[in-house]
Amino acid sequence: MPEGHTLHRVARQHGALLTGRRVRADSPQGRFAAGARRIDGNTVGLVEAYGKHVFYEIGAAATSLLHVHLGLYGSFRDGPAPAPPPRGAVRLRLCTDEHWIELRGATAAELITRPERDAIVARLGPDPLRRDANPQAFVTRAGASRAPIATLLMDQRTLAGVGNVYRAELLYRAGIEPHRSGRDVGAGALAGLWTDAVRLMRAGLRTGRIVTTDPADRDHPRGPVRPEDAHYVYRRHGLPCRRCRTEIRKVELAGRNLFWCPICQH
DNA sequence: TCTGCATGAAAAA
DNA sequence: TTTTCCTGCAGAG
Repeated sequence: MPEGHTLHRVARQHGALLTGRRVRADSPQGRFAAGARRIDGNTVGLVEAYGKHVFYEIGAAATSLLHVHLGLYGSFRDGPAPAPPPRGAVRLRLCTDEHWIELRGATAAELITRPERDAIVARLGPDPLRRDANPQAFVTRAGASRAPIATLLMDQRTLAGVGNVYRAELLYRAGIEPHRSGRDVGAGALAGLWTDAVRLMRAGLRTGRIVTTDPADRDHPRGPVRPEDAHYVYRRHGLPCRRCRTEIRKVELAGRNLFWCPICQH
């Protein structure tokens, strides 16, 4: 589930596997053949996530970078060497003596320059998972907008790394009606959304899954969190709200499904 | 085995 | 606003 926490986990793991090592690269599917040839035989430098983007420094001078964005379908797989024969549409395969990594279905897999990397980052809002994030940039931008807060939370120029699951859950936890404008929500509540995003996404980074419910609100408060207990509203339309038992609603907003409780959020 | 739906975002219209 | 990328999963049969 590629929201920001997934990509930060990828960056952390791939950094551990690749940084300082020479890699062999190929593109069994063929769509990234030229890029793979340029990576092949080079040393990988730092691996970094920003929002839903991952950047890999390539070569000793690190003047070019591999840029990956998984989009909706993209996924990574990895395992200990030797790499298995590629099956299906493997866009890019990176191998060290110890490990292999496969990339499939990504929206973006490209070699870029450092200025191009900086331009991508410059388009993004602050990322709650980065230490260098500036929360005020989010509060200022969202607080000046007439767009619905639900749209702003998914807008990567406003906030980087939040996707459809986190946005629905953040708004429920804050008790905010999703169609209210950013301007109407106001600076205080926006700052609260940021703080909660940091908390939830750090937990996601740690555990690899999105769990937003407090134990008291779960059907099974003890033991491991069951998948059906992990969320308040996301994909729970038609089910009763965990707190007020009102039916959770769903509406399509800007092409994406939005879920909320009409009573708990106002 | 088949069908529909899903975490995202850029390009096209 | 619609289409595209074309994977993985859940549920139906």
